[in-house]
Amino acid sequence: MEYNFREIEKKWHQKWTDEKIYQVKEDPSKRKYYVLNMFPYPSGAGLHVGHPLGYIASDIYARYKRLQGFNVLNPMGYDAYGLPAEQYAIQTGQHPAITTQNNIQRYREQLDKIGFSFDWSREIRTCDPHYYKWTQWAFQKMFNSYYDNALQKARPIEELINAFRQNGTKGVNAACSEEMDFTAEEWNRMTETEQQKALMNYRIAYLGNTMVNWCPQLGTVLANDEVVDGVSERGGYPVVQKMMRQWCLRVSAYAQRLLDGLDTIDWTESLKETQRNWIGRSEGAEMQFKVKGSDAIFTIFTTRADTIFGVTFMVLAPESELVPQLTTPQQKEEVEAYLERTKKRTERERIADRSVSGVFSGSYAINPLTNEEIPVWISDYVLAGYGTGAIMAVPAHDSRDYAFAKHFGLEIRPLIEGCDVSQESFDAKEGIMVNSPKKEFETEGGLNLNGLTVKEAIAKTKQYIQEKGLGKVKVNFRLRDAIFSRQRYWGEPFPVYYKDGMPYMIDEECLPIELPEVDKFLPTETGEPPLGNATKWAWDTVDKKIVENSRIDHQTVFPIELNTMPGFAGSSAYYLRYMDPHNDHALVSKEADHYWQNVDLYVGGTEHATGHLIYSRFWNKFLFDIGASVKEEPFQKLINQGMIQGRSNFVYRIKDTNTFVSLGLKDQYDVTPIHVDVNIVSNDQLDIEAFKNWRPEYNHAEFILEDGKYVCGWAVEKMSKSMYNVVNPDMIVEKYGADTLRMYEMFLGPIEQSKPWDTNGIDGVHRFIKKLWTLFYGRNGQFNVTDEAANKEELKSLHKLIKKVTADIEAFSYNTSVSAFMICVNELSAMKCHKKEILEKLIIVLAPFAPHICEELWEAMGCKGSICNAQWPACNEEYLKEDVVKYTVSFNGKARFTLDFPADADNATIEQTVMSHEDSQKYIEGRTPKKVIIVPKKIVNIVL
RNA sequence: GCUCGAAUGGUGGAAUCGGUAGACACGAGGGACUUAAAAUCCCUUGGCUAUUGCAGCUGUGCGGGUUCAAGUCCCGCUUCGAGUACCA
Repeated sequence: MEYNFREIEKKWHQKWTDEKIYQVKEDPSKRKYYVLNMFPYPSGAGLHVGHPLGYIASDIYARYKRLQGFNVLNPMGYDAYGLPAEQYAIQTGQHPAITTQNNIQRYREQLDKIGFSFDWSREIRTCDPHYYKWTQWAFQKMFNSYYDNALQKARPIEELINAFRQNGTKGVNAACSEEMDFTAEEWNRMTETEQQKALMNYRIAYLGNTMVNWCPQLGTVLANDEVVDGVSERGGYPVVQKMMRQWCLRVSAYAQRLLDGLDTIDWTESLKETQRNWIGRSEGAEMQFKVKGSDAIFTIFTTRADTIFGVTFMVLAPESELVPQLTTPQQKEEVEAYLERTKKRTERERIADRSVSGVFSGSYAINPLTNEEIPVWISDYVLAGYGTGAIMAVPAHDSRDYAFAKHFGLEIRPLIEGCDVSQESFDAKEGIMVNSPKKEFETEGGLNLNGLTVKEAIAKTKQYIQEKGLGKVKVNFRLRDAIFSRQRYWGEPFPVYYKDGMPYMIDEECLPIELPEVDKFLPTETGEPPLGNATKWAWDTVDKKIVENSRIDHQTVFPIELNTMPGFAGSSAYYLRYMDPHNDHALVSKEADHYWQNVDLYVGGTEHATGHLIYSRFWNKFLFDIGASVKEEPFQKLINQGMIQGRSNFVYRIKDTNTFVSLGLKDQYDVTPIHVDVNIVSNDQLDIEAFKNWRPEYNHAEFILEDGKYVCGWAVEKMSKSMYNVVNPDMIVEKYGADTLRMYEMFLGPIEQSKPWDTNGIDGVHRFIKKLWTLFYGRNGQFNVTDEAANKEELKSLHKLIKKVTADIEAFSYNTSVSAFMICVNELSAMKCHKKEILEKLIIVLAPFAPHICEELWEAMGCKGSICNAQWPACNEEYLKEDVVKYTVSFNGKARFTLDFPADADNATIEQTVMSHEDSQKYIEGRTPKKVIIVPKKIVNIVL
């Protein structure tokens, strides 16, 4: 029988489906293992050859774990809400649901060809109401919770209401947007709306006025991680800052736990570092400065409390609430002009133009330690969103303050012994303090830092200001709350209605609130989000449900929230849903959650480091707090697969002709490189006939060849249609089969590494597969597997393989295991080994990599059941033992010759034998060795 | 600017705790089989010198160091990649 991969793969896909081989159930008698891939957004372009890389890697691991007897959950689904489908809808009127459905079908067909062990009965789609019911549910839970800083966890908002009722804000330590202060009486006297407003300050999902990244072209706000270089990640449109009332998630409350949790999970150090930077914990001090002739208090945050004596000016962010208060009448005109100018600038312009700008407010702050009067400036180099939106400027020791001081001619006062600030500031946190304070400011019992190191000075200052009530030690985080509203159609609707301008949750029993139909997908004429087009929505769907629940006045019509949720909403807890995807009563049942716990192995790209991977950790921690998830961290181990880049090919056209010259000769002509479809190039050799047919204008092209071939040039670029370098997995499967594709993708290099797709070399892997087939069927196609007992050499070859592959899979070093298979098959071929005892185990360990051919051969050998249910063989070390061991003999570290010794030879014998060996005498030349080092089973080094 | 990572033949890449480089594969060259081609199989393949002889020298981005022994550890550079960027 010939190796016919098309038939074999088709046959097994059918069998696997018919026999539901990959469906899993909770089974307490077996240990669980949960493997997960980041689910794809089904784009219109379909899968390219880079997408399956991570899926193949995780599939190998899932199959391996299964062979080891684990109950493996390996699900797949679709992140189905997203911008491209909506943009497409706006352009063509095609409903995003239809586009998405079509794309999903295409993805599914492509995925099915590769032979994954996904349990498709657990498939989820984020746009499915049965799924997003639980996204809405989680949002409501967040709305009805606050974060208790003392307990370090989310608690029901009722507890906070009780506390307010009894004691007001006294004793409350909760994460909030701004500090509030009221008594129990004041609380109880508030109207409902006032109370709701106060609570909004504490809710984990809250409505807040925030500076948002507004993208006018897309008509929506964007999260920080959706803005790249000041333009939108999707589409590349300009982004401006705008104050808007938006739903937000109080992610910042979880900053410390998100940071601490990193130490408990098995992710790469670089990814953890990225998250640590994004969370941006910084310890410092918050200090209050009085303002001359005003009762305003100027609060700043600094990590350099030690430089308090070097403050020569203060700076406010232009958006700061203190700006109007501190602007004197004389400066008013100038300040307003400045504010107007900064407001107009887009994020991009701010990034591009780093020139110093600012304006004097006219006010003076008072240094609490020296009573010096310090001018207060306003400048956009201070950000409103970080710390207090105000800083004390120490130009001698901060480069940004330095640039500002130089530009406006402000004093620069060095505080560290021996530092030179004539050209640049001295930012390093090292050295001995001087001028702290200057002689004229020294007071009896006052703070004196002179002679201390920077570190000592920071500690001492913090202690001092705390004691004197001038400020407090504070930890700040860079991590901001997540903005959760999008002015879009194709997303989860909020289960929210409004009464007296305040939001209320639609009753949980009414969920899901389904996405209504609209006749157009653009914002309404009055500037409302696209859902504003769905007037029926408010009346029919939602209002009826509210009315039916009759908690509120039947006559009233309530406005409904018209925003939708952002992309990360649906992807933040999907791993929990896979555990129990059809449950209508809970996100996940207690039993399923308890059994599957969390994801043991998560595979996906690094591009989600500061988006999805932060949001879902936050989301899961919240669910953990409310008892909906048993594990605090969702993804125990994370592997980042590298990006597959495109490898473009070029042909070289001689200018103004229709003649193309081969790579090696192109320098003799004046040529234009032209991208050529990589699918008509093989090993950089152009298929000339295919090229002529590629496009009409090349029908009569002429070629200048070298050695009768046309050789193309190449370059590594992003894989994209416009560069004609997209390679589809279907094409590879069609030509070589899925098993070859799977193994070749793994053979390309380490899984974490980014690399260009290069089809050169796939023949080597295909040859291996055919060689394997030949072991079973011989050259003549006759099935030829015997029951003979294996000899020592054959067992050694097999067990070497088992050992290597087991270790490699555990270490995700798949490329080296592919090599190990090639070596083993070569060895067995050379030994003409056709013994069942050997081949049976060989295909079990190969099955995770090349499941189709292994199933086929398994069946051909008459083995029972699917190979997926076989047992992973153990390596028997006995077979690996060597009788003789080769030692390299070296002199002064230089290897000279090798000697064989029995495996159990002792060091004394070895030394003696080596020393008396005649070759050794040549190198020793009568000298007495100083030292002899024997490394077991490897080296004898003689130091002369 | 800051943080992290990387650098090994013509190419992709191996090399566990420091143990005496280049596994495996591609490509290239030579040979066998064949009327021929494809397919398959065998040999050579880091560089230099020698190949009538065993062999010798050199070699993991650059410069130092530690060690009996360094691709691997330490110090100082160079280049490339990724992330982040007025975060006080």
